[in-house]
Amino acid sequence: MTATEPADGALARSQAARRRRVIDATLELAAGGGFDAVQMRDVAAEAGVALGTVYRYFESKERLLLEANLEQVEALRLRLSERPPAGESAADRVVDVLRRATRTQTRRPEATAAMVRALGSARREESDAVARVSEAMTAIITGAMHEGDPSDRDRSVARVLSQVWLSSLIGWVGGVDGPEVVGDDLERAARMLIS
Amino acid sequence: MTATEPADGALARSQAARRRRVIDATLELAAGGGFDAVQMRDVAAEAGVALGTVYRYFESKERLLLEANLEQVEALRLRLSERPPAGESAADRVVDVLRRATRTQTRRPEATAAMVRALGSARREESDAVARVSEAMTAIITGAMHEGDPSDRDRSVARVLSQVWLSSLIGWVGGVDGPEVVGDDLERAARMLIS
DNA sequence: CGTGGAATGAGAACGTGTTCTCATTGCGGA
DNA sequence: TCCGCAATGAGAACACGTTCTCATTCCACG
Repeated sequence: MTATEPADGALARSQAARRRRVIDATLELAAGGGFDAVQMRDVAAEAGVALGTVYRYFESKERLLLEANLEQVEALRLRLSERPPAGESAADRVVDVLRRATRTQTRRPEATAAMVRALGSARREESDAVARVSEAMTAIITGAMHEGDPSDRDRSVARVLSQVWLSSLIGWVGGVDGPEVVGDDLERAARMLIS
Repeated sequence: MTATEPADGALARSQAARRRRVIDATLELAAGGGFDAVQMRDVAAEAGVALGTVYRYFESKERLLLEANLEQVEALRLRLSERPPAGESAADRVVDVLRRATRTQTRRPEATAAMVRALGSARREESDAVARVSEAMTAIITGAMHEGDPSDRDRSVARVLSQVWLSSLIGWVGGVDGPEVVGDDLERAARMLIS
């Protein structure tokens, strides 16, 4: 009956490769000119794929950018877990992590702007992707506080900080604040919340 | 030479009326079906105005929604200043204000969703409008803390709370969290920050 | 009044996200 | 080897935000 079950073989491999090319094309276009430069026809062409195929892999432009963003955040989390944050107190470590993260993001302003805008304008269909991104950001913060499981209070603090993070990024990519404001906002908030 | 100087007369009056009709149409459509239901052609038709006219008054759909939102937030600020918040401590007053505000917003979910989405996806051209909205939100919070001028610390706390507010609203309209989470997030943050 | 220039109305036109159609390809099972 | 189905490619088609064009209306001023 069913003719082609993935079987985790060649097909699955070539599909993973396609998906990768699409995300890479997205990041490249985003790095060039932000959200508006990520045009679905261009993504498809750059990835060497048909437009319809992009839409079979990612149901919308927002989701495409959100999945790209999730990869970046996960990569950041990995890097941070390998090279643990510096600092004596929990507050110092959290500030260190958040500043490093912010620096990474402000280094590629256009790409970050594209992904943040996708976060800010997501519809309900993308709620799972948004949730994954924000959980990853929260996990980065709790991981910086101390080893072992975070307490409820830790989790609350981390959630607030990740919310400040998002709002601050939105303010930056929206041209309301300069890039340094993001790090400063986060540091002030962290020091007020962690003592 | 110049044939038509506004002269603050009839012309200015009819223009103000047009602007009002456009914003009212926007709010009505937004209340019906959120961001996607605010279609510029429909706004124009509902306001009894040509499409080009809408665009002479508001340079984009986002700005239109942002200006509508600004009105709402200013109205809220006015109401709050007339009926001051209840509570002994600053924290209680802030929580009271934020919960009242949240209740107002969650009562008209679609309209709020439309305006929040405009906030989250604003481009640089709309940065002034975004800034005005966020300043108004911050002012509402500092106003709830106590009478007189807020201290630097007050302002920092209020900024963080307004950022939590925005992120939380985004999470709600994006379907990540339920409406009650907004008020809870704000209360937890306020109690951690104000003691 | 009559006139000139700005504002408006009406609607076509364009760009880009999204959907749809249909032919082609690639792979597993008979 | 051949068949059938899912995936893909290619591109048309559609929806809506935005821009543009041109005729019409409205008002201050002569």
